[in-house]
Amino acid sequence: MIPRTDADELTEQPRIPLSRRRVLRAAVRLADRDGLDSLTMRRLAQEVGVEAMSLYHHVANKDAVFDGLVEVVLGEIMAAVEEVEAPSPDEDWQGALRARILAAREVLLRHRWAPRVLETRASTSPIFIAHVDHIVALLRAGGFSYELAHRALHVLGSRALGFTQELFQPDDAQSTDAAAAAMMEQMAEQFPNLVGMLADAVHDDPDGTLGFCDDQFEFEFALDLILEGLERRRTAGS
Amino acid sequence: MIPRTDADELTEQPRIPLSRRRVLRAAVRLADRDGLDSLTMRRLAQEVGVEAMSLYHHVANKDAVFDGLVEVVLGEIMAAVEEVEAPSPDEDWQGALRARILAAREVLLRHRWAPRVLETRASTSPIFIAHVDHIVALLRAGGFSYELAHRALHVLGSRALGFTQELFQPDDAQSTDAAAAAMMEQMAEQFPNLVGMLADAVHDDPDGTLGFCDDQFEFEFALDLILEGLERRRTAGS
DNA sequence: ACCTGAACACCGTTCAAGT
DNA sequence: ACCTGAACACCGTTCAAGT
Repeated sequence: MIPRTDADELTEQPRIPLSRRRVLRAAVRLADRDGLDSLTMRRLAQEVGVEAMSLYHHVANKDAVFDGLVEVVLGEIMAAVEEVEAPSPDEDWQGALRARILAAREVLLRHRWAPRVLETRASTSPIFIAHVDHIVALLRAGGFSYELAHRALHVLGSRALGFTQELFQPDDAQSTDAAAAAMMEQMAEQFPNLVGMLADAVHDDPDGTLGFCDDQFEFEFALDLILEGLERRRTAGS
Repeated sequence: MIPRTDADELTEQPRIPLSRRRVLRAAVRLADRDGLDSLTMRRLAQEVGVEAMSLYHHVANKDAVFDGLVEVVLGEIMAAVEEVEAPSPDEDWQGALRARILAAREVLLRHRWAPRVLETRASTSPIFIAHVDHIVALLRAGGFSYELAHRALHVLGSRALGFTQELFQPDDAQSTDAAAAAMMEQMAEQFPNLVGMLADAVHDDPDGTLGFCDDQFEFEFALDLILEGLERRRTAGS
């Protein structure tokens, strides 16, 4: 082993200390390069130049690594989406939404593993909820009722956001009216559009033991919209 | 241990021998009950009442189990789709396709793990290809050009079929014109509609080094169709 | 405080051995 | 021919020990 002098200690970058941030960036790099299945704790440790067990001082476990991955990707999506030049939604909601969606898609194309990870854990992320809140605001500015904005989210589904069909599956704890109301109040300030939309949906369906969304109804609404659009293309083409 | 008599041997069902079919049915049962992540070779063996290593006499490895799972689910989808009462596509292609898609959806709702498995391996399955071929036939009967039928498959994407956005990503071996032609000839008899559609797509894009489908183009086509449909709903509602 | 090695309970899979 | 136990190379994770 090469002996260290004091001089070394002063000049040499004294090996950046491990951190959650550094672990997550390495995880993204590894997933991008070798795929999600190659992302093991042992290989991740190797990637940051440390023993596997050291990771556990910065992330609780492997699940937390996936959560971090989601955080990173959603952050990139938000950055891309905010940078994009888009028309004002008051004048051209279609152009505004289109630009946002295409920008989000570009990020996902850079991280092919992302949809698989987002699908299972995006919907609880504040960043993701903020993104959806923003889309609802955009649709409202474009003249959508809350109800149609709600439908629109389902139709766009995984396509729009790159993932996750089931946005608001309330878990059991939140499916009681009281809990839902409490949650909504808490979120109202941060996500006014989303909360408005949910309040509207609850209002329309007061015996909402089914939860906010009737999946079958939403599926058929989206399907019919698509079939109708195709029929229009067909008659236009012939 | 209870001694066996010859009488036992005659009356007793002598423990059904293990078979690929029995292994796969157990795999479906296990995935339905405990989720896909609980499907391990060791637990699967336990489910059929055997040691883990015995499975390998009936399936090559775990990957082959997943392939079998896809086979089973696609079989159920085909059965459901064939049973469904639907209008004739010549008279009402929308109704015909709608009925098929909703029938397929019902199967997928019974197997919540299915989309995740289908996404990665459905597109190479003959059953799946036959399903797509049938949809193309239906669209053609409804008056679609091959080109629009092709677009329609992309728009419906995972929604229609319950999964898989990328239907025809040709691997490198098939991306040469010669190989593609050979494959198409081989498939022409079995899947005439699909092959007709692909031939048409190749014809339109003779310098097809990009492969059959331009993902970005298809994505934007679908997105615009959806945005337009939403705009129509919006103006209708106000 | 941060990092580590040994260890544990799990994987998928191979192989030689049993019937 | 079909089934099995021991073994191997991998996992995620715990824990006691190092600095």
